[in-house]
Amino acid sequence: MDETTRVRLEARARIIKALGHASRLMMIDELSFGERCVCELRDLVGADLSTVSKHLSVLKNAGLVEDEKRGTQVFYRLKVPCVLKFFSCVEAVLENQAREAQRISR
Amino acid sequence: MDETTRVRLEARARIIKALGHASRLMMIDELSFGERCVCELRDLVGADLSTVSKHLSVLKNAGLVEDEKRGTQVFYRLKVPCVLKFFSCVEAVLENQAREAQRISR
DNA sequence: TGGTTAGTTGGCGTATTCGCCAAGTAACCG
DNA sequence: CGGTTACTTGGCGAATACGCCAACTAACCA
Repeated sequence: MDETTRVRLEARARIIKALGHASRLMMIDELSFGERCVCELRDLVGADLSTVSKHLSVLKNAGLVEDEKRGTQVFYRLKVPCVLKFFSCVEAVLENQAREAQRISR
Repeated sequence: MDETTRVRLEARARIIKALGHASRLMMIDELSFGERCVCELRDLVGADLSTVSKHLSVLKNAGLVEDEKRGTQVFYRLKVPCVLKFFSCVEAVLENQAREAQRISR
């Protein structure tokens, strides 16, 4: 694996890794309905505000969301709507697994 | 976040996490051209055979690939072709970032 | 100005991930 | 058989990721 390829793949991996956490998936899903402030997302996931803020910075660094400060609140919104397509494929994998589990149990 | 939702999101996250590594992305990409044995993938990524084997078991546990032993070799193949669609979106994110970097430097 | 709400950042303990080596299994070959 | 190739698994040290608390900044409000 040459250097250029490795760098490119690591850039890809960083983006995908940013999506690999239940709370962040939940936030992405919520943001697909429109922008939300950090405190709304905190209520949604039920974690400490600092935890939520750090999750959002992971998503932001990955280039998946963008933020805008308005008054005392910071609103986040989805920057790349296509991430939602990820989920349909992930669901397909899960359904596959469910089908197999069923087949084995029979 | 209720229990059922959390469990479902963690299942999603586990699958996505399996994709969040440069070597595993490289293998997935290679497998999109057809099945490969572990030693071919080892040559591709240039890591220890045991490392590659563990990466493959991560992908297998996530339900993304399946394996078949033939003689002394084990062949892996992509089980869910739609994972390739992930990459087009990831590329879109990267292009977005590149565009922004350019805009900032101007 | 002092207080309150919203958010970010630093730091710490814990948990998970990563990659190698070493040891084991499994199939083939002489 | 014994040897070799192909792979898996256990384990260990190093590096990351997580989640909370505490401390800080920023904007608004009385």
